[in-house]
Amino acid sequence: MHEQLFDYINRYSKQTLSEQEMSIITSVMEPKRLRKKQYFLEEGEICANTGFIVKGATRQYSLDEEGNEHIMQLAIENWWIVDRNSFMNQVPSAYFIEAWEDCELLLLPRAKLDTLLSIPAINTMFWQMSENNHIAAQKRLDDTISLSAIKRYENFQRLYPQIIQRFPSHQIASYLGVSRETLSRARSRSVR
Amino acid sequence: MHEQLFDYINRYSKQTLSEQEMSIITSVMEPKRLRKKQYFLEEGEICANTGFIVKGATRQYSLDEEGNEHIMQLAIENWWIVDRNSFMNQVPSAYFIEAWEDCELLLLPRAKLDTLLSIPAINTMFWQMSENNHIAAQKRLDDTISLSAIKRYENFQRLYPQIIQRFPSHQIASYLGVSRETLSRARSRSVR
DNA sequence: AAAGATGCGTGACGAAAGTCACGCTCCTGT
DNA sequence: ACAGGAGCGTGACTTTCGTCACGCATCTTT
Repeated sequence: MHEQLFDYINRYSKQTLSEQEMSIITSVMEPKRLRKKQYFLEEGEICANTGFIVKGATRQYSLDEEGNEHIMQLAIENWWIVDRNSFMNQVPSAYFIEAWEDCELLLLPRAKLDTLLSIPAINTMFWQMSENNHIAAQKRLDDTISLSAIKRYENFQRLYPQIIQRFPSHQIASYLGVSRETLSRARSRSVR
Repeated sequence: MHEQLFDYINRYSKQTLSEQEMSIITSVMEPKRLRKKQYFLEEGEICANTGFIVKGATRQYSLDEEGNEHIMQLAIENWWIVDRNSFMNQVPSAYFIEAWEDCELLLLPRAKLDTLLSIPAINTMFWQMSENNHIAAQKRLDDTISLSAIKRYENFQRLYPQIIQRFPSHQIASYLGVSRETLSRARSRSVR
């Protein structure tokens, strides 16, 4: 079960983990199962863990005053799930993270973060991840400000074809910041 | 001139810089002046430096196919300016960064990054900065997806009152992702 | 097997925002 | 000092998108 994570780390950091490092990781990151619709994190809680998705799919969303969901992240295998703000700064989260399919996760508890970051490959990986997430968030923001609903959908389709297969289209619509009806019409007016 | 940066680092990292560390920083980060409308970075270039704004104001924007600007960042004193993607991964930038007022900057050249990151306080600061930027980008995205133009403006006003003073309102409009006319009307319909 | 929930398309309508056009004021550079 | 440009408000019109409503198919639960 941890092999998948080791592969991920090696790929990301371009370093190779020693036996000893692997055993530290194994001892620190505990497996956890979630059934569909169970919560990894709920609004108001402090995010105690960062999760690595070994299998399954999750969604992260906020809830506004009118009770509308706004999807921040749709995640599948080999993605990390966390509310960084809540996790790093130990403040209550504004987000829900919910299993959308049955999930197998590996949990990194906040208290063990420093232990893991002392491993160079992990340190590099975290740095890279943070960087990449930030860049992706910036790109998504740029798209959201600049492009029409249809263009945003086409971009999304190009970037994350696997995600489209696994989530219903009204979730994609929320991720893109449009109503499900608008997305539905955009898709039919588009080539398909 | 470098004192302002030292203060910033001490505040951010909650550590104190040694004399030796300060002299390293001074030797690595060269001052640079920009006149209003000069570019710190242009689309297509590889972003060679990260800049710390000692004095002045800058704006970062992308240009779409129709030639419309989309403002990604409005920055003033004690902010950092960089296209992270271009700087970290040494790829051509999609953004312009332009001085909006005459500026005094301190430049961190990409080649010196590792030198600086070996200083613990700087390392912590960079980590924190990246984290905070990411969190802010996520919040901005959430707002852009969730809120009406007026609400977004009110939020922005609450978060960055100094910025509103220093940039013309059509730049704010672009930052918020609305037309200047819509922002103008929103402001007059709002309490003031 | 039946009943409810969920997903998704589509029409009708209205609200929100973009676009185009005009005019006024205040800088700024020559 | 004067001309040109930038910033900003505002009206008229158009486009985009959200909302409400309905219908249908599939999935889930009992």
